[in-house]
Formats: sequence, structure tokens, C-alpha cells
Amino acid sequence: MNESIYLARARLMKALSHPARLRIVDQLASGERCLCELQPLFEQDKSTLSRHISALRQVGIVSERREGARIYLRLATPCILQIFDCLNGVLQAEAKRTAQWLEPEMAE
Amino acid sequence: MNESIYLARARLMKALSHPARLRIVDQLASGERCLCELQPLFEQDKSTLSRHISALRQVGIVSERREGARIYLRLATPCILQIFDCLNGVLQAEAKRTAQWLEPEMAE
DNA sequence: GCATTATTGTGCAATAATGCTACATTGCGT
DNA sequence: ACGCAATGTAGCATTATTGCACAATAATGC
Repeated sequence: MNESIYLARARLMKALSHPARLRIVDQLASGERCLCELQPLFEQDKSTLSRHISALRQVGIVSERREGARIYLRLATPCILQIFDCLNGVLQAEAKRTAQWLEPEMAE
Repeated sequence: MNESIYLARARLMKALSHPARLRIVDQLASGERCLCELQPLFEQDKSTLSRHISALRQVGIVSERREGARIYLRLATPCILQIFDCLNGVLQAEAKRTAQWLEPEMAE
């Protein structure tokens, strides 16, 4: 029906379609973090990290709070974490189906 | 921690990060469809549609059943639909926050 | 053989990811 | 106040990926 709803959803999904960004969100699930705290966890350059954060900010997934030179990030909509649960559910379902494909061969 | 989990999740998210693919999933939520049935709903070429479908198949979101020349698609893990609910939740939360930013200006 | 349905090959334009560098902002110490 | 270190962002070039259409190629049933 309404095309814009799919666009809005896709924008959100795209922001979450990169391992680094998923990791950032995962970290923020434990509480506020600034870029400099996140950086040691990643191999990428800090500028790259900054851009990933920017992508999350642009779609409203994270918001920020300045404290001196640091900018502390937090999840703007903690319900975003439910998506992770959904993802896990799907991945587990897939794993289960894959196992069913493999078992019969194992039996031979 | 484990990098591969973020990769797996990102792969799944990426498959859902395009309006056309979200639309396909939405259609399949109502039941089986073949490409030729989906095509009228989209402006893109059938080959493009086929590739979108292929992307969904590759990550295990949809599976298929051949019936003559037609290949009927269905959601392999219907729990994928929960992700849509999550997305809506996030989008609504954002809309609410945006409204709060706008209201004060409206009052002046 | 022929029509219907779906996939694949190819090329092109647009987008995204990355690192390096330079720059801005802030707070601290002197 | 000044310089300096720490923190984050922006510009740029490079490379990789994605989305797309058109055409060619399968696969199926009649």
C-alpha cells in the first residue's frame, strides 16, 4: 500500500545492517558510551566509527549528551533491542531448519 | 564479544533493508505468492524483482515450492513479522519525540 | 514448438565503507 | 590568557557493493 512506510522501515533497517553499528547498539544497551570508549573495541579508524555513529543518529536510534570534550551516546528508543530478540529468533529458527537438513545425512 | 553473531545479524538486516524486499515480505505475510503475482505491485523489472527474492532466499527468510512453471514463495520463518512490529514501535517512538520537538515552536 | 515463468550475464550509475588528513571544540595546566 | 592534549567531525580519494534495466538463457507445461 503506502510506499513511504516501507521506505521508513528500510531506512531504519539499513542503519542496522552493518556489524559495527550493531555492535555499537549492543554496547549502548549496557549504558552510555562515548566514541573514545567504543574505539578500543573496534579495529576501524575513529573517523569511520564516527560515521557509523552518525548513521545511527540520523535515523534517531541514538541520541547524545555532551560532557566536556566527550559526547555520550545512548539509545534513543530502547525498544530497538527487541529487534535483536526477533533477529535471534529468526536465526535460531534457521539453525534448527538447517540442522534438520543435516541430520538425515548424518544418519547414513 | 563474538564478531560472527553481529555478522549474521547484519546479513539478515541487510536483506531487509530495501523497500522492495520489505514489501515482498509483507505480501508473503498474507500467503504464498509467485514472482508473476508480485510483479504487478512493483515498478521494477522482473529481473530486479527476482534478485530481490534471491536475496531473501539466500538468508533463509523465504523458501519456495515449485508448481509447474511457477515458484511459490513463502516466509520460512514467520517470526520475521515480529521485526515489523518492532520497527513500528521504534518509528512511533521517534514520531512521538519529533512531535515533542515541534510542539513548543507551535505554541509561539 | 511455443507461451509462461523465472534466473543469469552484463554494463552502468549511484551509494556505501574505509583510512588518512585536517579541522573544530573542550577542558586543563601553567 | 595561552598552549596543548583529548575528543569528535568533515573533506577527500579509493575501493567495494548495490540497484537497475535490457537481453539472453533456462525450466515447465500444453
